[in-house]
Amino acid sequence: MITHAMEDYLKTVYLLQEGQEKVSTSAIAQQMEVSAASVTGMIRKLAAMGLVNYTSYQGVELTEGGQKIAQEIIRHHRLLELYLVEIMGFTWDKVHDEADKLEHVISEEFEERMSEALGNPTTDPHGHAIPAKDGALQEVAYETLTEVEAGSSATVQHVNDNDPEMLRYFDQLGILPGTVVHVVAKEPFNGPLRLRIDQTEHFVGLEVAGNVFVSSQTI
Amino acid sequence: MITHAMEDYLKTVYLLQEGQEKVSTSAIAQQMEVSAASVTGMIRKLAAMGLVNYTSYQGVELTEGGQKIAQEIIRHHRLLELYLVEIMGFTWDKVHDEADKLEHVISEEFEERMSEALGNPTTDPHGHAIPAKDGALQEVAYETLTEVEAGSSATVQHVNDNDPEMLRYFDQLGILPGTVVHVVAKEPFNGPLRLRIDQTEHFVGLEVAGNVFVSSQTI
DNA sequence: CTAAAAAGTTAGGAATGCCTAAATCTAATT
DNA sequence: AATTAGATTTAGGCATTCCTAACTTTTTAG
Repeated sequence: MITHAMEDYLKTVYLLQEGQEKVSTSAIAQQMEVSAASVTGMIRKLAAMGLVNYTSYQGVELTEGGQKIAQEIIRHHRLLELYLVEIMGFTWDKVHDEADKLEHVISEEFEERMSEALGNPTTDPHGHAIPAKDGALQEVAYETLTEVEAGSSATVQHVNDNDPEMLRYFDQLGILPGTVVHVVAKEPFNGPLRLRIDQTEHFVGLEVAGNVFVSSQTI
Repeated sequence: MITHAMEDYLKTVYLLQEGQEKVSTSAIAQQMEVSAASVTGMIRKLAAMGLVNYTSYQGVELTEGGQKIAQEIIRHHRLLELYLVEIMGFTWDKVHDEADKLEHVISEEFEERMSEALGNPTTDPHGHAIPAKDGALQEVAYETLTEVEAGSSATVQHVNDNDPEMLRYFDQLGILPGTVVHVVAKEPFNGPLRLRIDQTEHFVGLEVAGNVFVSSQTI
């Protein structure tokens, strides 16, 4: 039987796995805010169930079965976020926490009815791809705003969704998926970025800029 | 900290308390499909938290604090049922189980947005009253169809919502809140009731009839 | 008014999921 | 190759929520 905690671990491994093939115990522990010991214990259990491949000290990797469950949960999460914003009128800073709780609980029918009501969407309010039913999630590894060269522009593809306060700040700045941002300059010694968004200039710290994922080619 | 299990116990005690003042351990155990021993254990914990009054062997009763939590959960449940039917297009036989899972998880904001979307409704799809926010639930103790005398009519007020199959049967019969049912006759030896609903006659067993709550006066 | 039946409680145990502290392994540096 | 810092695992515990089995109290019936 798959518990909610197991689903959370699978989801986390899936999202951390983007790019790399193996995920470390401590990366999972940090992401989930639990102790490394707890991660080891749970990963062993998931390995016994055939949902992850795991060798002591060597990191974790989802099996096909584990991937399928992770995708399902991520689909739930992102559909919920969009539903909460588009249909129920939530602001985008509140939907992550609500979706984190609901994602483990809704039925397949609930998932389908949300998807229909939204016209079978493919991205959530923060710009993340919504995996198709039983379909793989292919999220491109975009660069962050900190990596864009001064003097060039970039289009926002997605933003990190787990800090409500930062999302409200993005709203103020006008940063949301699709926005074109021009990096005017980078202040020295890890100083702020000088950005032009919609004719207005803003000075934005690196922590914030690191949570904005962009494609350099202005599409 | 209030757990989901505690919320379930409080809800069950609240609903069983209708009419009587004290609720027995075994009534709770039967309703929740757990052992009587489990009920004793949990009730002692709830008593220690000041959510129920309890004396060994004498039954349980909610305190004001316990009532408040129970009402909140029941409000969640019934708003969810109505939302699932009216806004999401679920059939009424599926919504009880879905609401049972969601009721513990949704935020206050979710509750409010549902209520608004539904125009602050006062009854759920099965005819049960939706408690107002921080307001008491005053459910009248209606009689069941088995208690109606042969030859008289009654208006359906609410039906039991926890058996999906029975709900589909009610649908077939045309029994839903507001329906006027005429009891043509009662067959002897606990035999079926002969009902006329919308010009059609049906023979309905006592188990089903016992789950239909009616008011005799045709309102 | 006692004895049996029914209802309720206590005791002990299992599974889940988390923790801290101690032990062990890996990898980097000398 | 040995040391050491950091990462990881193991061991032992705690809280939650359920269970069965044994025991106690209340109710009912002769």
